[in-house]
Amino acid sequence: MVLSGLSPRGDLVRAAVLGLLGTRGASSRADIARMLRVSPATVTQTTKELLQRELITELRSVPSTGGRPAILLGLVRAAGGAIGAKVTADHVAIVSVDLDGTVRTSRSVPFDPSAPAALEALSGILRDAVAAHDGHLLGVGVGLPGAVDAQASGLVDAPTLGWGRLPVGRRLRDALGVPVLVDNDVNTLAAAQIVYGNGREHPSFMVVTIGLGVGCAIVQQGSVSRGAHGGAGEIGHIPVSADGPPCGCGNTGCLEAYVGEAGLVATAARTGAIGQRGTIDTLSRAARAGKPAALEVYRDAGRLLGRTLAGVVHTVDPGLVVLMGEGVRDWEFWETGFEESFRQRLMPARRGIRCLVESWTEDQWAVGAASLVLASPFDAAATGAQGELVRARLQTAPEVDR
Amino acid sequence: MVLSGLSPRGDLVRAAVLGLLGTRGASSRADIARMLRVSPATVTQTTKELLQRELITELRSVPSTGGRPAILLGLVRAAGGAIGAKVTADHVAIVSVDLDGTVRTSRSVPFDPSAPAALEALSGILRDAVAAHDGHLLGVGVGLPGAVDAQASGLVDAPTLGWGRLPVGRRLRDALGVPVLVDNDVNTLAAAQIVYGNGREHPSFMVVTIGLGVGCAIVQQGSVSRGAHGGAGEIGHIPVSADGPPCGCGNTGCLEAYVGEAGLVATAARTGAIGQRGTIDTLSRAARAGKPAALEVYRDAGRLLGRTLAGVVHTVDPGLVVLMGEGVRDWEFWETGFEESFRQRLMPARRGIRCLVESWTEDQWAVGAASLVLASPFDAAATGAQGELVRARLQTAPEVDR
DNA sequence: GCCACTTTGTTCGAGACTAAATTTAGTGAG
DNA sequence: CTCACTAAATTTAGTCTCGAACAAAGTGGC
Repeated sequence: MVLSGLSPRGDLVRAAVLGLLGTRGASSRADIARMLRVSPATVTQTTKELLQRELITELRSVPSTGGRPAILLGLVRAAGGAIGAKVTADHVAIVSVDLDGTVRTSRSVPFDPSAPAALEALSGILRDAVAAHDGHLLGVGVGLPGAVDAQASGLVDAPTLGWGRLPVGRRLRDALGVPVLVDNDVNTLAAAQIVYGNGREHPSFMVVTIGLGVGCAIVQQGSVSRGAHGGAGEIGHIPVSADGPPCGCGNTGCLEAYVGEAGLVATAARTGAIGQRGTIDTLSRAARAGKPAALEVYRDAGRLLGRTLAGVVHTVDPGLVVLMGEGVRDWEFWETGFEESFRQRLMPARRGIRCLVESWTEDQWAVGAASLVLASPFDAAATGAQGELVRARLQTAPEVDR
Repeated sequence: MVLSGLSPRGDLVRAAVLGLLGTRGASSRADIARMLRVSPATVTQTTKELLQRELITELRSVPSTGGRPAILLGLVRAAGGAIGAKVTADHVAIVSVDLDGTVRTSRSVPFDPSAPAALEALSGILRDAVAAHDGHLLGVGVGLPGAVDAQASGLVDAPTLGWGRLPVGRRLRDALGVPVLVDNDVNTLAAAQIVYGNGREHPSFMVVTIGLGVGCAIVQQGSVSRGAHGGAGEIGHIPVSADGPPCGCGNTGCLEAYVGEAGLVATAARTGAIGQRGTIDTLSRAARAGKPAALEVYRDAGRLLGRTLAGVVHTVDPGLVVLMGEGVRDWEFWETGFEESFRQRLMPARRGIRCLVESWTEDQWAVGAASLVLASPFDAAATGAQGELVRARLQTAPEVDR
């Protein structure tokens, strides 16, 4: 039993102010106080110090709305950027982003996670990215398809990569010399939503990804819910039928085995929607061409996803569901089946829940990973020691690094 | 976006020390510091004040274990008790408990939630209980089968009671004049587990109840996860089949429709395990008598529950599952089906999760509700203004009330 | 121009908590 | 008995944040 609501805060507010000005742009002191839920007095104190240290500056005043006009505060210079990397079974996608989330560079490097020295290879790839990064680097965020036990250890269980209890966090930290935050890939998307996306209006929501697999991140009260071993949100392995196709996890009848990429393709091949050697792209094109059998594959997948997600919504009670992942590009084909099944299966009280489909770009996974770093100024509890390092770096003068 | 990890703590520690000494019994300052995760300095300060105010006292020293011997601190007198009430569709169960969880009185009053003045009737019942309470009363906890939007408003949605957006919390507060905490009934069981039960060792766990319905409470990092509208944990309405029996929620094929009490009885009647006018007790007796058809009903229910819970475990990643509710009395009959199905459906990484079956007594629901009050000294964030009132009352000298 | 009102931002004092150093009170080895 | 060691408790000198009162800088009605 821990006294919740009581945790060491360090100088969280200082970092949060800088983070807020970076991610949201110029804001008044009163706005900062409201957004961070701290008292105006604290903001005055904090900004006074940051002004003295010339990390922030007073910009123009904004016209009054009936009271004293607000003075906008802004960062003196780019307070820093972050590197984000998404690890997959065959490549690592890397982006370098600014504090406001704009992507500066984006690239992809082949990667074999099953190689004996995979971790060394990953270190190397990231070391290059760190070296190539221009400007003040706050840290590196890494997202991967698996459970990350605790941020402190960065211990990773990722069956699809063939990684079991691999101390990814610690090893990368040792190799890179900058703060490294590691988390489940879907959780990183949620972190991005918290800082830049729908999380700004919704304290509790869910991110659901469709693509190779099916994933989910649960955000409660503004922070990502990780479960006892960092494995929360594994909805891809919810059993949806008594028997069913085999799944990569070793069981049969998992949701993912039906509506994950491989499952879709297998179903499509079986029903003749695509040929025996067809791929997800073949299926997508067939659907786009209006081929009924292909449309039916997606519609069935939508139904099954809808039914299962209804159960997850009942369990978690999110205020919003955000759909992401490669698969949403074909969402129009999932949608009819999904909506029909999802809404119908929800309890009446939940039936009105909003489902938002985000447009998807290739580097979104990596941007999410970078958001892990950019979100850490706002989340003292979750990010642990590495987050503290990020917060410390946020306050060091950028020019020192240049 | 809120600065998590930063919340007003008020005078949390003082109340938490009193709460800890009440719920755990005498402890040394060092123990208190470790358990509450505050610094020893704080405990020294806090206890000094509480000693001066004669709320606590130094008991004996315990033998040294190689260092300075610890001095046990204890409450000077019973710091107070709480009243817990569980509201059901036909009665209200009420207990009065001491700070250490011992039940002092326990009774049950008929109640009709669908009556026009149901809330007034409930107020009256509780007013009587408050009047009858002997000693210092910290507050009243109320558990009911439904979603409680926010502790602040105490706005209740409880379809099985026929209550929709009913301001139970506010109305009871106005009527009773003592702090009133309202929550979902399963959440109250979780609160009890946090303070007295398995939550002491597990920061993240799940309580699953079987009985009239099927419920679930999710505890993450030591506090109950309530979702966006206080409706988290409604696993009874997870759809488990494409069609299926109708459920009270209006849908068909909900888990509860199969393994809730009514579902079990209906299945049993259909398969001939019991007669057409049989009840859950008939079924239970038939199983106890070894009647194969009855055993099969339970086994099937266990299988379905196991399969569904596997999905919930994948979603939530709890460190432990605690099974409670009236239904666990017959758990021996569920067990074979459950274990087989649950373990098999779990991902290999989760397969080792512990499932604990708590023994069940009739007043446990009400004791849970009372725990809501007794847990509030430890949980600043969740309990809001009412929790603050409880903490304040904890520090007022009991004799003033007598 | 004056006054009521609104909103922003500041000052000040106080409270809660902490880290670090220190004191206290024991154990156990020689 | 003395000395090294350990763990508990305390003291000290802070840091962080807040509430409350107040000052500042506008709007809008008259």
